[in-house]
Amino acid sequence: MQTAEADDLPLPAALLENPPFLMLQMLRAGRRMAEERPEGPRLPHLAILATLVEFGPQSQRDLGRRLGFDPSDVVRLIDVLEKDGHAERRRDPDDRRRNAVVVTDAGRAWAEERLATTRERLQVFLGGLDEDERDQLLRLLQRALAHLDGRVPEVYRTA
Amino acid sequence: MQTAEADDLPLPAALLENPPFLMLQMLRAGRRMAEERPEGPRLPHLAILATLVEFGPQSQRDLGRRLGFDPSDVVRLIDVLEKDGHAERRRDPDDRRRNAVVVTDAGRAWAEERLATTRERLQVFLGGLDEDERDQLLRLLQRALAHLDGRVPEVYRTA
DNA sequence: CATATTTCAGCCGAACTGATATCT
DNA sequence: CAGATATCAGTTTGGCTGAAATAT
Repeated sequence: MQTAEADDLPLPAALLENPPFLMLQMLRAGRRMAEERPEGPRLPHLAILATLVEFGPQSQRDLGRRLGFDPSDVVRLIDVLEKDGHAERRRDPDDRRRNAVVVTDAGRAWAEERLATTRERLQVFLGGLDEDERDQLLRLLQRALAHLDGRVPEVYRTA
Repeated sequence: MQTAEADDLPLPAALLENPPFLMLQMLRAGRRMAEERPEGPRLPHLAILATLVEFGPQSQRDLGRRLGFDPSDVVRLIDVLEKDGHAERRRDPDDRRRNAVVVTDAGRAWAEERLATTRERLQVFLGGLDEDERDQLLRLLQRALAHLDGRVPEVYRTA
C-alpha cells in the first residue's frame, strides 16, 4: 500500500549521484500522482496524438520512429485511439502498405485538454524548483536526449 | 551499411517541453544501451546493496521505505541477492518479525564493481553535456526529487 | 485484539521478439 | 525476388493488489 510514512530515511550517496536513478524515482512518484487521478492522460497515447497534431497524418512506422516506440506497440496504441474516436486509420494511396493515421476533431480536443492538465501537474512534479531552474532542467534534458537519440547504439556498440 | 534510420524526425514541441516525457525517453535509450551489455548492473538489486553498504543491516521494510520499493518486490529482490551470495537474511533478535538483511563481502565487491561501470556509462548517457552541466542536472534532479519524496501523496490528494 | 513484517499468488502495462500477411 | 509495413502471438520485467503466516 505504500503508506508514505516519515521518509526521513535518506538514500545512499551512490544512488543520489546517479541521474538515471533519480529520474526513475521521480517518474515513479509521478506515476503514483497520476494514478490518483484515473482520468489523467495516458502518456503514450497522448504522445501519438501530439505528433499527429503537430506534423499531420503519417504512417505508423514514422510515428514509431519519431517517438522511439516499437511498431507492434504503435498498432495497439492506435487500436485504442481509434476505438475512442481520437484517431483513424486511412489507407495511404501513395503506398498501400501504409496506414495514414489522422487525428480526429475529438482527438484534437482531448489532446489539448490533457496537455493542459499535464502542464498543471508539472507545477507539482517540479515543485522543488523555481521558474529559472525548471527552465534549466528542461534545456539540459533536451540537450542530453538529443545527443542520445539515435546515436547511442553506434557509439556504444562493441567495436 | 547506411541503414537510413535517419532520426531526423523531430519530436513535437508539446512533448519536448515536458520533462517527464524527456526523462522517460532518456531512460528507454539508457535501457537499450544496458541491454547490449547483458552483464550490466541490475539497478534495483544494486540499489538494495548500496543501501546496505552505506547504512548497514536493516529490515526489508526499511529498505522498501528508503527506496520507494513495494515490500513484495523487496522479497523477490533479496531472494535473488541471497541466491547469488550477495546478501543474507538474518533474524532480527530485537523484533523477530523482521529480517536483518546484511550484505556479504562478495556483495560488497560486486556493488563496488557495478557502481564503477555505472559511472562509466554515465559518460555516454550524459554525453551531450559538459562537466558543469552534468553537475547542474544532478543537483536539479536531487532537489526536485527531494521535494517529491514522500510529499507527493499529501500535496496532491484531492482536498 | 489490533498492528507490523514478510511472503506468496496473481494481475496489468510497457517493451520487446518472432512470425506472418500484404504490398512495392 | 528482396525489402518495407502492419499485425498478431507470446515473453519478460516492473510495479502493483490481496491475502496469508508469523510475530509484537
